[in-house]
Amino acid sequence: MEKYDPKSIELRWQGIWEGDGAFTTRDPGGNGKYYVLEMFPYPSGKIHMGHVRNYSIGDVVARFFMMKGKDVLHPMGWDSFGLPAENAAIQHGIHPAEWTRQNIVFMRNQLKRLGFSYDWKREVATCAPEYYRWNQWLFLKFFEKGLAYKKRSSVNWCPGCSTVLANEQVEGGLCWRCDSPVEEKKLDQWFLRITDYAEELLECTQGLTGWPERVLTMQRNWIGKSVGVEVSFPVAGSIEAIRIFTTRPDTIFGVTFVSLAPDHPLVEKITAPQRLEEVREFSLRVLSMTGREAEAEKEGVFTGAYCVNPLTSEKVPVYAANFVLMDYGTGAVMAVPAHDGRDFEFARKYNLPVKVVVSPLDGEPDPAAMQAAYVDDGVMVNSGQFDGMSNTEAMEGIAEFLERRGLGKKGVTYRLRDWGISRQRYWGCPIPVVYCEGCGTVPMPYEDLPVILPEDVLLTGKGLSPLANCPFVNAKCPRCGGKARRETDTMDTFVDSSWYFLRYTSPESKDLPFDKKEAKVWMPVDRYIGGIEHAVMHLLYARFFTKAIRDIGLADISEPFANLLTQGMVCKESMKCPEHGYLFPEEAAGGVCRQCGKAVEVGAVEKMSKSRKNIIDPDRIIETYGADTTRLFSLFAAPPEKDLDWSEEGVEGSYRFLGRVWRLVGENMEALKAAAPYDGYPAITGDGKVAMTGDGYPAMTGDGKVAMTGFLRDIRRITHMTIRKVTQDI
RNA sequence: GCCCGAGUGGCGGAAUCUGGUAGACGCACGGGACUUAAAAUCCCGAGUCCCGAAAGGGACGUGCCGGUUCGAUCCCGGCCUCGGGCACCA
Repeated sequence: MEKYDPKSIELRWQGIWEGDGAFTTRDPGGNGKYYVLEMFPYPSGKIHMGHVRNYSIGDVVARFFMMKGKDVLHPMGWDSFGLPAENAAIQHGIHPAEWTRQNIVFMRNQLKRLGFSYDWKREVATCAPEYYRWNQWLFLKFFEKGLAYKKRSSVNWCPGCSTVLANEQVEGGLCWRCDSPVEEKKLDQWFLRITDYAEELLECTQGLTGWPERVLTMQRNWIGKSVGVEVSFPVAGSIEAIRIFTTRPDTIFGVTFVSLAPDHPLVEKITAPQRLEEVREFSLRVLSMTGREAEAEKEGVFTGAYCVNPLTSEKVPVYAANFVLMDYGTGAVMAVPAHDGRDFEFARKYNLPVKVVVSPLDGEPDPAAMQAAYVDDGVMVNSGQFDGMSNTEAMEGIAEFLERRGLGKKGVTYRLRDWGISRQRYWGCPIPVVYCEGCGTVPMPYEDLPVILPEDVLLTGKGLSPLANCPFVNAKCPRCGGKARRETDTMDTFVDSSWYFLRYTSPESKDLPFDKKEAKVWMPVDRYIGGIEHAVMHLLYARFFTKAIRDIGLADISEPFANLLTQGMVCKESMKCPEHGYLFPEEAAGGVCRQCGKAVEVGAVEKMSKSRKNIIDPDRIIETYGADTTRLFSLFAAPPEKDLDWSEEGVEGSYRFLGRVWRLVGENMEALKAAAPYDGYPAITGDGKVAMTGDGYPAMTGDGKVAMTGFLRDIRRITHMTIRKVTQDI
């Protein structure tokens, strides 16, 4: 018998699959469709173990449903715009397009060598004009519907690299590349109005029963809906009024001051002239702080202005305070020190009065002696006609009272902000807009798409958008034919990945981003598999796009992913040499540093990452043990949702297991070849008699058929139990 | 601080949804077979403690405390620990 030789077996079958088009998608027939999708990779250079795990899980699902007779859509592609390509260009002098192309070729071969059941005919790459022209098309549709707009807003600015950074590229207030403190800078930016869909995005989480609860929780928290009341506090001696939002209308009687965000427009208007200098100084100082520093102690300055509590007619001072955020709610808050922790801290610091209006049942606290705000439920006190009510009743009562008098109205506020998609980078999808001297902001006509990203661009990593310095910027206004300047920012790459699952349903579509009929056939994705790190951003954006695309009339689904599986990370202990720092596994063979021979310190088991050098190259494992062992181990070693601890011994165990299967089949090859397909009855031997079963003789059932007994029955039972178990698990 | 999730042998983990022989499978470990020897492979053993020369037998065991039940790793309540997410959100 031949030895188990994974390489020759795998290459032979991979060749046969490819030759037969075994994984080419069929049009769904009577058995129904199944769309299984794994999050497509960024083509960074090589496949890593996280990819192997992700795609092995997906392959199991795909093959399972293929074997059940479903028509399966199982595509793969490349999230191929992004900053690493630009960094490679700057560091190695290779063009981002070429670097990306080479990486895709290499990684595609790696995936093929792993034997995954992808329909490569449907491959997409987001950096291809045939793909990103539809990004631009969707952008124009969004623009028409008012879902895309431009406004001035703050961005993370790194003075060291003189470039804008994404939020993910700011680590602890510092630039991820050069460690410069990140500054806030105001720039004109394009936004997508995701907040229009806040309520629906929240509401629909109820129906996503196939999603992990924690992902839904994270999305709900991110959307952050608050129900409350918007109330106006007129400014004393002025026609202005301060609009505040509160979720605690029951505590309005306890307001002892009002706080404004330092950049609230009213600050300038109402501050007393003699305090103006101090207030401006404070605002400037607070606003120049970065995210991390701003978490410092609560601080504020008195504006010299007073406003009037609409319920009590009391005059209360107005402060500018560092903990009030302009871009949440109305940028102004009423302060109730007795019942809000932040206001309490602030009031104690500046000796402001504390007024109790909700009393615990065991007695009203003394404001002077309180150590902390009382934030729980209780009975209303010092609140006029509402005294004696429970505060939960008063909440509703006061809200209605204010509405009747026209002093306020019930309202809802979300934490979710609109999605800023402008990136001052080269390697991304151009935003299809020009600025005409005469006509202003003009969208490109649909028939002029795509706006092609030019190839001859000088990349230095300095300055604003690289596209601003090349002929690309000069355009003709599509409306008046006059001179115009092209938009030089590109789109956030999350835009690319917000609809790629729709493109897979008809990757050749020439007239629309995707074919409506095909999308109707295949969507939604029945099982979506990827890392938990995308729990909020990508998955929320994709949900938003699906709803917006529905409202454009292109699709009739509201949610893209029926079931979501978030797989755990692949982890391994790190190795550290006292002299040479982190070591790759092969540099620490035998527990000593290969360079200096010092004993290696074994670190904690953590996510595989290049910086800790605790990585395993899938190629090496495939070369040594074969793709099947690599895949088997990454499935077997831990449940899909949980982290997987890498273990070379475990890999060997998987390899031995496959060796045993190979021998078991090989040694019984003759018997297996002779066996007839199983028809549910005991085997008939060559002479036409019923074969002997484990315990001697076959038994007869009531209808005269031969029943299965003993050993045979056990085998059949185990077979069926296994089928049931596998079906349930998958 | 708030919100999720998880705690089972030396290790990764089964069983938990649907309460009914806890510890499947794998790793590591020990013993044996094969071999001149080794590798590879195969077989056997093993939760912990106690009694016994052995065959066997007994007690205790799923983070801790309590509840429901004939019966709880599983259901309920309270705590502890670890992991993750969010965090001045008014």
